[in-house]
Order: sequence, then C-alpha cells, then structure tokens
Amino acid sequence: MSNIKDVAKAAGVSTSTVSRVLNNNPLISFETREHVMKVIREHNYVPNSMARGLSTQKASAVALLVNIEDKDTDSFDNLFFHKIMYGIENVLYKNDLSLVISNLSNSRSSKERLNRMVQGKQIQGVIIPTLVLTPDLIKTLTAQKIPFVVIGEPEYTTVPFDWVDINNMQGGQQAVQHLIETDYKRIAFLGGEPGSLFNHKRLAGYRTMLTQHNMPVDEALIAECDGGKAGACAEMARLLELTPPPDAVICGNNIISLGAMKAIAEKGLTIPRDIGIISFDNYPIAELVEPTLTTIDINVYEMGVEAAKLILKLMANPSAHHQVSLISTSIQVRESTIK
Amino acid sequence: MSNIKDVAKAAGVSTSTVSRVLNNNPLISFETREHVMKVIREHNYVPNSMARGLSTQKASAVALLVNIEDKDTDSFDNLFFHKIMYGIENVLYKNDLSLVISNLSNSRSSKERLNRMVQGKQIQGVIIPTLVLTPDLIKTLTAQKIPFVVIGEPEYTTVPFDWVDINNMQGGQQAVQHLIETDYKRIAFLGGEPGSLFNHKRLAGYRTMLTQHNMPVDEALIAECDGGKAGACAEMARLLELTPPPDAVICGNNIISLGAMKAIAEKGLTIPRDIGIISFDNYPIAELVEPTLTTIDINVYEMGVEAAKLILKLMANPSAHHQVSLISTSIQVRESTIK
DNA sequence: TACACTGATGATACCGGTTGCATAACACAC
DNA sequence: GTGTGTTATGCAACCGGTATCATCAGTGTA
Repeated sequence: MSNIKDVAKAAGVSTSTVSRVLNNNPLISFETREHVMKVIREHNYVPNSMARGLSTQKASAVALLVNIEDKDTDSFDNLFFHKIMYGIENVLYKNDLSLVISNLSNSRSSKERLNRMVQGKQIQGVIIPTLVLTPDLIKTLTAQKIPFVVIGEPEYTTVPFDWVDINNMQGGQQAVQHLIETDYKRIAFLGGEPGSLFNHKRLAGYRTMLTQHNMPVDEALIAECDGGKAGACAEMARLLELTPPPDAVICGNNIISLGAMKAIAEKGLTIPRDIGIISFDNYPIAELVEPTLTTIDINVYEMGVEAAKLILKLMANPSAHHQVSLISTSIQVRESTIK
Repeated sequence: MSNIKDVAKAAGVSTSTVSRVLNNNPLISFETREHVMKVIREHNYVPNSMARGLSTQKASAVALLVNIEDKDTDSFDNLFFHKIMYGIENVLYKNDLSLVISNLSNSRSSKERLNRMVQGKQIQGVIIPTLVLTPDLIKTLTAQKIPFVVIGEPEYTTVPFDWVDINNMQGGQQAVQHLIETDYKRIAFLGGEPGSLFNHKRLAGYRTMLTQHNMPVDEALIAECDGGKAGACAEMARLLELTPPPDAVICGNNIISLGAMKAIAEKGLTIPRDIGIISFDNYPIAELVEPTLTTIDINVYEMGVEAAKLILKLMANPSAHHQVSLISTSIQVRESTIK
C-alpha cells in the first residue's frame, strides 16, 4: 500500500507537489502534473482518507438518521426510506462523500451517539427524517452547530432550518383535477394520520382545487381514519351512506385505499364505474390490486437528492440562510379512475 | 473542541496515559483511571476517529453494497434490504463501527469505487447481497484481501467465502408440515425465479417433508412462474385443472400468492376451505389480503445480525476459516390455512 | 546590473491520536 | 546494599496527508 511519500519519491518530487496534484492546485505546471499523475496511476495510489481528514479537519461522511424502536415493524413506508436513501447516496457519491446510516432508536443514548459521531469527526452533516426529529434533537444539533437537513416538513419550528418535502398541496390539487376531468362530481377525501401536517396540506389542495372549479366543498365528504385497513373500511362505509353518496374518493395511502375498496365492494358498487378511487403513494401494491390504483406518485428519490444537495450547501457554508425545497408530485393514472 | 493533549494537561498526566485510559489498557492504576475519566467527562471529550484510525491503520466502518440500476425500481424486496440493514447497523454500532451504504450501480466504476474506499481506508470490510455479487467483484475483493460477507447463498463459488442465508430448506419443510397437520392432502408447490438456488432449496424441503410423512411426491404438482402476479395466476389455473386438483399450494412469495388467489377465486373455490395457501415472505401485504395469508416468515433482521457478526470475526482475523450461517424460518399462521 | 515580481516547487510544522521503549518507584530476595 | 522483577507512567516517533512559508529560477523593468 503506497503512500504519498512513495509516490513523491518515485516521481522525483516533494510530497507537497503530489498533494497539489491530487487537489488540483493550479500552481502545478502541466508537465509536472502529467508526470505525477502517471506515477500515481502506476502505483495504483489512493490517498488515505483518514490522514486527509485529520489534516483538513473535515469528515467525509454524512449521516442519515433512522429510528426503529421495534425491529419487527414492517411498513410500506420503509420503501420510501429506501428510495430516499438512494437519492442521497447518489448525490453524496458524486461529491466524494459517503453515506452512513445511524439508528437513533434509543432516545436516551441518541444524543450521546450523535455527539460521538460529530465530535469524533466521523460525520460532517446529518439528514433526519421528520419522524425521527425531536425538539431535544434540534437543540443538540443547533448547540453543536451541526449542519442538518430534515426530510418531511417539520412539526417543530422553534428554530429555522432546512427541510425538503413532497408538495402535498399540489398532490391534493392534482387528485381533484384528475377526478374532475374524468367527470366525477362528488369527491370525498379520506385522509390518514389525522392532525398530520401532510394530511392538512393535501386537504388544502383538495379544497382550493374544488373551489377553483366552482364546485362546493362539502365538509361531510371529508373524513379521516387511523391509516389502517379496517378503520378506512369503516369510514368509507360511512361515507357511502351519505345522500347523495360520493362518486369518487381520494385516499391518503395505498392501505387506506384497500379498506375503501373493501367497503365499496361490500356495498355492491363497482370501481371505477360507480365510484372512482385515487390514492396517495405509489407502492407496488397499487398495481397488484383489482382494479389497479390511480395514484399520486411521490418522487421520494428526488426528495433524497434534494436533501443531499441542501446538506452539501449547508456544509460548504454553515451560515447560509435556510432553505426549503418542495418536490412535485405526479399522477399515475390506472384503472381505478378510468370510467 | 478539546483534544487528547488538553485532557492530558488538565489531568496532569501524559497523553499516553489518557490514551491508555481510553483504550482500557490494564496497566493504568485505578486512581489514575478514575481521575482521567473524570476529566474526560468534564471536558466532554470525544476522541477524533480519524486520528485514531490513522494511527491504528484501521477504518471504523463497514460498507453495505447495493446495486440499483434503475432508481425507479420499487420492489417489496427493498423491505428485506431495510431490515437487513437494521440488523447490520445494530451489531456494528455495538462494536463502535459505522455502516456506510454504497451503490455499485455502474459496474464499470464499481471496482474502482471499492478500491478507493478500501485503499483509502474508509472501510474495513464489505457486506454484499448475493444479487450484487459478480465473479469480477469476487476477484477484486480477494485480490485486495478485503474481508467480505455475502448475504444470500452465492451462485458463484470459485473461491470459498463467508455467507449467510435463510434456511430455505427448513422453510419448505415447515410449510409442508403445517399443511399436513392442518389436514391438507395434495400439496402443490408454486415457486418463483426458476433456477434460483433458494427455490431449489425450498423445493428440496418440500420433497423431504412429504416423503417423511409417507406422502407421494407428485411432480405434476410442482410448478414455477416468473414471480409476477399474472404468471402466477396462469400457472395456478393450470394446477387447478389437474385431476385430482391440489387442495393446498405453497407460493414462492406474496405476489405469487396474489396471483394464485386470483386463479382460485376465478375457479370459484374458497380459501381455506377448498384450498389452503401458504406463502414465503411476510410482507405487510400478507395481512391486508382476504383471507390473510399464512406465511413462512423469513427473519431478515437476524440475517443482517449474522452477516455483521461474520464480518466482525473476519476483520478481527482475516485468515479465519470461512463460515456459513443459516437463519431459521418460522411459520406465521393466518386465515389462509385455518380450515 | 540590480531589483521586483511571478510561477513552480520544496521543507516542514502541523492535525490528534497510538505504541514501543525508557524510566522511575517500589517490593522482595539474597 | 545490590540485583531482579513488577507496575505505572512519560517521551517521542510515527501514521499519511495538508498548507504555510521559504526558496529559487526566470522574466521584465528601470
């Protein structure tokens, strides 16, 4: 394993020169640069990242925090996480940074762990899903001046910081827009996670788009459930009892959609003829049910990309003013809304 | 940000002593240790991982390789990956190592990337899903003497190395055992990914357990499909045309089960009364379909744990003889097999 | 010819730990 | 009192880079 001295000796130059070549210092003459590069290649030399980090006082990694209390929890949301992770990794890689995954499951030790990583110079910045974020964590991060970016609009906003999220409002609008265009008239909204920010935003989009089309916003058509299939089914059944009943429903996620579909089937109605259904999130399950589900597709990969870009900016300039980035949603039309 | 010198000065000892305390060197007297520890705490001192790594010539991270050609690929298998990752992280964390995620999507640059990470002392070992493994990669890894562990029984075995996998044979046996106990008589096997090692092993378990119960192995009941819902449905329909038809089926995964269920419904049969169904993999979807699916649960978290343990051993002693670790499957009984 | 300036390179002090070797104190044996 | 061993600690070289400052050759200018 050769080091910079070996290369310098072999090239007949000083280590400074080799270092300059490695870091694209413009002061190096063309000939010297070419020559040193050649020797580097011949030696198959790769600079030691720890020596470099020690010298520059910069870590070459960014941490993505996760929080799994129960290792057996098995949610579709993990598919989100997966894609976000890829988005982040891709951007970091291009910037010669690596991505480390850190589980902050135990809240008591999490602060200490974060400390160890940052103070120990293992990581330079942190990306945090909003679900993992706590006021306490924010305090630690800001106190330690650790650059961080949050994924998902935060509930806590005591201090300003960077975050990325899906444009949930736009998603709500797209859903309504599509249903109206497909000639559905009475559109219900069946959200999950009552009180959540994203549900609120989607609903706002729903309202504005209805209004924009001069259609009434009937509060009776707006429902919420716990996000589970059974709860969604019950709530959908209730909506179907209304007079007149809705002829379309926007569901908060794929599982809610399953519940809604069950209620619709039990009522003897047919999708999409009697009632249209459109779902937020685009999990593989959307293509496996019958009819296949029209979805508001959430580009989570792009969310990861944006998060990574934000953290890069922040690490380059920790005092930069804080930014927010919203990722556009898109609609994936399938059978459940094709009359 | 205090360093070891500050701590040494404050404690009135040499840096060697502080270092020894940090590394639990037994030569340090009780009093000195206590005193230095106190100063460390007071200063909130955390050793610089890069300086330590530079000095010890050891990286403090393990890489988990992934390979996503298409960022939009959205498979349930990613849920597996997610849990495996947690298992790995958990073990690494306890051993003061961090987990870095590396995408080797571009096969041309992947070797070089791996090189940079290992030669550049960013990582100490590598964990590789068998799907990402190529003969070329194995060559690079062994040539560079990089400790690595494979997740999933490898197809290539030119060189011996460590790997972990689910005990697929046991899974096949458990499925058959359960179905027989529940009084199903004619058990079909509908596998996915023809030619794959895991399908082969499960099938072997299926055969042995039938034989063990003195039941005939009817080759006509053994089918394969491409793993998709449509293909599974067609294949299941074919199986149902046999005389006599099967009264139970073991499906290779949850999606194949959906296809099978569709074929069964179209034939006018009822699950579990007319026909029992049991599926490999336990995704959230298994509890969302009706009837809910009895599954052979694959403890992927544990697979991650084992992989991490293997890589730890290997890094501690790179010349250790190679090991294989098989993770037990377990059965999750739900409605689809309760007569 | 002397002087200033610029472009290219070298010498070397860091960065913050670890660790082999030296040393000092002390106990015990002879 | 000298020798031997053990235990606890310090000194300083080293890990492999980076970056500051010094140096030096070459060029332009008065």
